[in-house]
Amino acid sequence: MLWFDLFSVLKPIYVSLGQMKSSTRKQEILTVAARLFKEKGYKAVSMRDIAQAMDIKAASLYNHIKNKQEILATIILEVAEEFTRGMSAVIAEESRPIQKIEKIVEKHIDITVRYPNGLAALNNDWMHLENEDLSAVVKMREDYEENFRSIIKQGILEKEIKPRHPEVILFSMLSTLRTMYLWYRKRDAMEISTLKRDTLAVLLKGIV
Amino acid sequence: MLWFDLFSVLKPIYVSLGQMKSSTRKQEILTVAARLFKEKGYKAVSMRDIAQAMDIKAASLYNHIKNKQEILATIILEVAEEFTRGMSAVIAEESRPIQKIEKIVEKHIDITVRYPNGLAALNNDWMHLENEDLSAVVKMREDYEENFRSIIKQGILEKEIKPRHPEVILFSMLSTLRTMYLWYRKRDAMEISTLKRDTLAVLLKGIV
DNA sequence: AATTTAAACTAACAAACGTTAGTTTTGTAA
DNA sequence: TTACAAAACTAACGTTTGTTAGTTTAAATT
Repeated sequence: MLWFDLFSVLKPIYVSLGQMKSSTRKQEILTVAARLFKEKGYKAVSMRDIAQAMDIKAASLYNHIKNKQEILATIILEVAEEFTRGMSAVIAEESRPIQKIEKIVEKHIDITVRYPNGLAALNNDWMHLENEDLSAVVKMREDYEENFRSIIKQGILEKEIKPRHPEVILFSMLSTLRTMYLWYRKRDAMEISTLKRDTLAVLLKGIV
Repeated sequence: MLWFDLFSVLKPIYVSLGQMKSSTRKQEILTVAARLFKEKGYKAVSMRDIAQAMDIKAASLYNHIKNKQEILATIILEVAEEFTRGMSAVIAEESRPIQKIEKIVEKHIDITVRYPNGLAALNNDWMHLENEDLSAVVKMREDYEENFRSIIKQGILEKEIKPRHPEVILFSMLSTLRTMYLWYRKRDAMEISTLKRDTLAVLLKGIV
């Protein structure tokens, strides 16, 4: 072995230690699993189901992932952190409450379009996370809601928003946004711009 | 055996065939199961979990119910049929679209308060129903949405409702109503009358 | 007091589950 | 061509699952 072979020797070690390892195959597993989780829920999807959907055997999955729990945690944390980042950006900017709400709605719709299946897992299967992952996601959710709630209260205080019960406003908006992945492309597929415009109009200005 | 003993002979047979049998204990099982299903979902709740919550053994449950599937079907069908009846009443009455929508919202909130756990099962575990129960619930859901959609379209046609995409209106209202069981009694408990008034105001007239 | 019914129990089953160990195949680089 | 790593395989494991069979206890009716 000569000195200039050093890279050749170290590369496989580096690769096997880092995240580059089988990144494409692992991503495939996450994508397929997220789709199945959306249809039947985490507990109703077996490792054999995931494997069958990829035309391999269940044991082969373990060449790429640690266990089933890691699949769920990876899928959910990606989306949850995206929400947290989005809210941080909104909080940071200097603008009126209504404008902040508009930003939140748009960000929500962007995430819905990008990660519809991950969003389903976050909504429906977060309680099957374990330990730090569970507490982290619960905390992110609580913080997100608390930030949203504060913006609404501020809006009411500044008389930009009608004086309705803040919880009703908060969860009527959140419910609509959180479950949008279920219907936004059913029936006649909508333009994303139409979806954003009409959703904002309905949520802010009502329908009558 | 004398002729006037006929009732004494037939009663236990009648009772064992009919629904009267162990109706209180069975109802207990349904109530406990619905609560557990709401927390973790149907597939994550075992018969042993249900039994433990009632301080008995899993096998004892089968003195009262046929199998796990029957528990889910009973819980879900009760709520689904309540929705179907409610929608039939709304369709039947002669009133303006907006008034019909108000009736639907109020009926939804009534059901939320009466069956919060059954509503969770209908929302999240309907896909674990089997055969006729599955197809019946799916059909009831489709019919319900189609009726609601028609009312909205009629409202737009008669210029009582703003010309937004009907799917956005339909599902922003349905999402809010369907997931209300998750939050309506969190934090400061609200009066039902307040909940109805503010929800109607937010959904119909918006917040700005 | 005797009998019957309701509702619990113990014990066990077959099937499905997540996961591990060890082996073979496949593709790529030397 | 050889060498090696990636990624599949077979086989099996210990658990947990829903469910059944048969038995015992407690309460109500005769």
